[in-house]
Amino acid sequence: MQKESLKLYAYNLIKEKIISCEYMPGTLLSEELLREEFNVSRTPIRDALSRLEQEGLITILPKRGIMVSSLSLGEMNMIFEIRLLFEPYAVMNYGYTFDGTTLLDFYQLFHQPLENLSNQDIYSLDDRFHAMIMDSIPNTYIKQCYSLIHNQNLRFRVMTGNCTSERLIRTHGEHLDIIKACLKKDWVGASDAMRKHLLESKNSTFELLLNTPKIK
Amino acid sequence: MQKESLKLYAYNLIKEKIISCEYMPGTLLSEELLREEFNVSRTPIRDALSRLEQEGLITILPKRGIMVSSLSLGEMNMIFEIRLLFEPYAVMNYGYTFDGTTLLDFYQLFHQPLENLSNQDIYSLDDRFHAMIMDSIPNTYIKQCYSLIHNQNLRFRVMTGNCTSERLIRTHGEHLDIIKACLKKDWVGASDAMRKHLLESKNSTFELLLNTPKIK
DNA sequence: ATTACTTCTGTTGCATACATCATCATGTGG
DNA sequence: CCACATGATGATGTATGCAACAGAAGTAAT
Repeated sequence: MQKESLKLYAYNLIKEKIISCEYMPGTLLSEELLREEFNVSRTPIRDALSRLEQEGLITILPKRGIMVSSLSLGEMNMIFEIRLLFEPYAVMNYGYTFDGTTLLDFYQLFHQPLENLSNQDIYSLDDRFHAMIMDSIPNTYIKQCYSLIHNQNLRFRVMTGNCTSERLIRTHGEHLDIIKACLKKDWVGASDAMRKHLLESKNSTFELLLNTPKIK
Repeated sequence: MQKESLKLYAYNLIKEKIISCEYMPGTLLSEELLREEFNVSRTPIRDALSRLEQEGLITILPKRGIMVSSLSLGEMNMIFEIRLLFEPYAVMNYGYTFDGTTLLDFYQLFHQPLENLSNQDIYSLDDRFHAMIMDSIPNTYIKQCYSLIHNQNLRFRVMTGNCTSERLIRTHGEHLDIIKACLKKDWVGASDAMRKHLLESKNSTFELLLNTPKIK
């Protein structure tokens, strides 16, 4: 295996800690602090920070420090705007590339009773489903953009905690609607189902957010 | 005025030279070469390169050098896919925020006879028109993504040279169609006109590209 | 001629010292 | 008491030296 460069190592670790909210939104960091935490010099840290800044996960305040980007309702609005733009588009235009076996697998998985699944399982399943759909788009620029908002979405999820179980049940149902349309190769229907799913998801997410005092 | 940091200085200059194709697609650069050219140390250069790599304008080949990203037909396909996704969306959803005076100004400008304008003027006008439309989208992630493909588009334009004057005339006409629909606040019509314009533009661009041997 | 090995050169990766600047506490003169 | 200068502190910005590595070129044995 190729030895991983320190700058990549630092980049991945810092990113992970931001996404997992170990570094909470709004926290002030410093190169020195990170240097000690990872036992490397400032150089690879700086490299990592430069990239993270461009991804919007941090803001470098010249001569003052490094701020972990905060989360806001406006941010979440932008996330859903992009998901509503990209995901129905993916289903509509690249649905034909979905693998039939994979679709059937998902069909089974979303039929499992919720009690069999931990919250972690549910989110992981949800993620894999949406990832499969976005992976069908070959356009690397779209992928890159989606990856940015996906990171932010993960941070929101950590901050807001879990959905209600009613919402989880409905989510599975909406996913099944999308899959059923895909199996029938009804891409217009599948795309519409996706749009509906995202709108429902958006509503319930905002309900959750409005009860999360730290995010306004 | 705030003194510009060297890393920003280096970033802007290198970026400009890549976009203007002074550094041609596929060229191999090195930190040392750039260091000499700008009379700064490697540190700000490295910072700039790290950001440019993430923007996709260069690829850092570890221990070998820095390659200016090449251009390909696939790249151009991705550019138009995104423009076709974003620009009609902008007109449809944010057209209502367009400034009426600005629209009328554009209306006048696109009525000028072509002979009054240099190629530079024409491209600048075209750019400003599309920029106005994209600026109406408040979503910063969409803006960022669009900016990436816009940079690539500029590089293509430099490499392929100018359109035919028939195409330029038709371009102005298509722009006028969009503007007229906007003035009538017919956002569906304007969005359709935009889509048609981009498809026409795509066709003529690909004709041009197929006659540009360096890009395949 | 081919192969394997060695050496050499150019490149980035990394660590570190120093410069510069923003901020805040402190002290001083009015 | 306040306005303001001043210095301490801590942060990033920048320069630079050395290490590590990839690839090219040369060399010797087969």
